Amino acid sequence: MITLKQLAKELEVSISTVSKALNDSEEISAETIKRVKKLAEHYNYKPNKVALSLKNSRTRTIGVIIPSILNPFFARVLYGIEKEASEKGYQIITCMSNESLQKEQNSIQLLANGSVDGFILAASEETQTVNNIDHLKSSLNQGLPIVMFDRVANDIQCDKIIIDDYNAAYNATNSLIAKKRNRIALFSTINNLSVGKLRVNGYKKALFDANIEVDDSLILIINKEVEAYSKILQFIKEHNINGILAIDNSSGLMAINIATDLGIKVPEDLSVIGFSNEMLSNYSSPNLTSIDQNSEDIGKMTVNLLIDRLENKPLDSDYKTKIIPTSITERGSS
Amino acid sequence: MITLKQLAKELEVSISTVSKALNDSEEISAETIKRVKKLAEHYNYKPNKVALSLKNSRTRTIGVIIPSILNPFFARVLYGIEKEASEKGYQIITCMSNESLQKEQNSIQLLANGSVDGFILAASEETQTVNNIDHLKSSLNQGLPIVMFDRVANDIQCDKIIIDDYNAAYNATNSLIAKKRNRIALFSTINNLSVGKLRVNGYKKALFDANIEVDDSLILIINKEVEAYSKILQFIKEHNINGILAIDNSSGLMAINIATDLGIKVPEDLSVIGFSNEMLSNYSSPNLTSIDQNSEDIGKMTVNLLIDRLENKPLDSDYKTKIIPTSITERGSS
DNA sequence: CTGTTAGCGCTTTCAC
DNA sequence: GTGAAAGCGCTAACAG
Repeated sequence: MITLKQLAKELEVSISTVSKALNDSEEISAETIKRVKKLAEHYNYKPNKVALSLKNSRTRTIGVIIPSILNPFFARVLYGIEKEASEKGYQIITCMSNESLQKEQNSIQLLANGSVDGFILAASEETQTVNNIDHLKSSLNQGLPIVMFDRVANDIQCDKIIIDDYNAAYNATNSLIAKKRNRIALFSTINNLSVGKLRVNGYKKALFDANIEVDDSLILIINKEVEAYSKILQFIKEHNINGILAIDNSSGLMAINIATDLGIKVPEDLSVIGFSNEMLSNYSSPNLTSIDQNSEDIGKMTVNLLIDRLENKPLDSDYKTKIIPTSITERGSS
Repeated sequence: MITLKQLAKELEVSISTVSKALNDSEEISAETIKRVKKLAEHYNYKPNKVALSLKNSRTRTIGVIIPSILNPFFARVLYGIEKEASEKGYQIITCMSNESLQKEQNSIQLLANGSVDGFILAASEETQTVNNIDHLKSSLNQGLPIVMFDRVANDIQCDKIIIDDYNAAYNATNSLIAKKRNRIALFSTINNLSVGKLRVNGYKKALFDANIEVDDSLILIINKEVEAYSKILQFIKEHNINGILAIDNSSGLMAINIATDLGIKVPEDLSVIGFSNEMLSNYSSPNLTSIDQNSEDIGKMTVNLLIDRLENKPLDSDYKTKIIPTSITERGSS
């Protein structure tokens, strides 16, 4: 990499003159500016980012910590994050916690040494179950702001973005009820997560409001994703249901396939609604009616919230929790 | 962030003493080392990464540039990259080209200013169609090594990792032929890509070797992904086929759903094989038989190749192109 | 055993 | 209009 020093030497001027010239300083003559810029162009000079970061104590880099990139929801959020960050002149360093608290702590530790200006984070499953957020607090104490999304922690003061999980499930359940479904099962692979619990509550409330008894035997909690297929198969065989609300990203799709295989007509005999994104929803037949989580927008918003905090607002003023409304996209399975 | 300077001041010793003590230098007395470490611990001191990077002219950061994170293949490769990099003490900065040459060039430019030590890259579609790789060459000239994967360029000297696309398609076609399929269609949404072309050639060769006439009307090229569904539907309606080789990540799944909807029995009347990964392959009924691209391993290998280049090998010695063999995982659709 | 100094690449204040 | 010098945080060669 070419440096100011080298340019200065070749031009036989001082380093500071070169620096000023490249920054169009008033102090430098038009003539010199021209000479300097010409040579800089010739060598394709770019200011060293690391030196700038050191000088300015800011990296224009955001640390993004997500549980897994294999989850399509997080993939799409990351897509939005990268897009928006890139447009705003920020880079992202991505870490995956793989649902491990330890890895999440490590990542924060590792990046909180000047590598990044702040974090965007969705908590790992373990973080939520053991409810340990000391590492997040410590980051905030060091002056590194955090924006949490989706899997947020309650007892921490920072900006947050979540979808309206409770009402999303409430409305979805209602839409099943409106279609004369009265034996509505709930499938979940995410019962450990904050969002999972909210969605279950929304489901129960909708049933309650419609005077349908909440039958706990219709709630299928799947702890290991590998067991999902067989558990769903067994459940559908054994229970007389006419509606399913699948509150995670994948069990709805499985349910459609399994039901179809069993000769159950979807949506005639069984309506299915899932939480998912367009991409996956179209990979079933019929396509999965689903609750749109606005993943890409969430990503963009986290970036803007963080940049706003970094560039304008002090670290202790008016933290916001933004709740994104959701909508149901009918696609044939309900 | 606490600095050496602050520690030194509080301990009333010099900065270099603190630095040496923390690095367990022989020069420093055990007593002092203890004092220093204790205070460092107390303040949770971490050496400033940016300062270290500047000092050492290396960032331990890898720039990863992929076409899109929404493509499950790239998502999984990225997963492997992050895992391996993190284990080896490297961070990754992720950029998405979104299939645009311009964005790819920008990303390289932007990171080739000291932000990263090298690149892992899969070329954008546009990069491959217009075959413009000046930006890659320029990166190499600046001393920044590149490891390319999947979508590689021929006319560039760097390490590369690809799967054996030609033989993968050849073998898959053969496996269809072995199942008495003689009217085998090929579906592709990736005809502009190097890998797409190789796969088509493998398919044709297998037919040729089996004395089956290559019928170009059985090759369905889909240019816009949004049209995939309707084009596949129309194609299956209009053509009398008993086998499908889908050479991209999604059309195989669509084909299964569409065929099933049309009352065609899979795999009895129609065998389908796709290129895909486990995750998506299980979202259809029957599950999609597919060619495993070893995505996660590819990611890990790119990292190791790059680190090897960064830490051991000079930039001009023996570039390798590693070809990963593939295997077919039978899942019911063939 | 501890401290001073220089330098990584850059910006910026202050002299000239 | 140009240059010298300081400083961001760190390490390491060299002095003492």
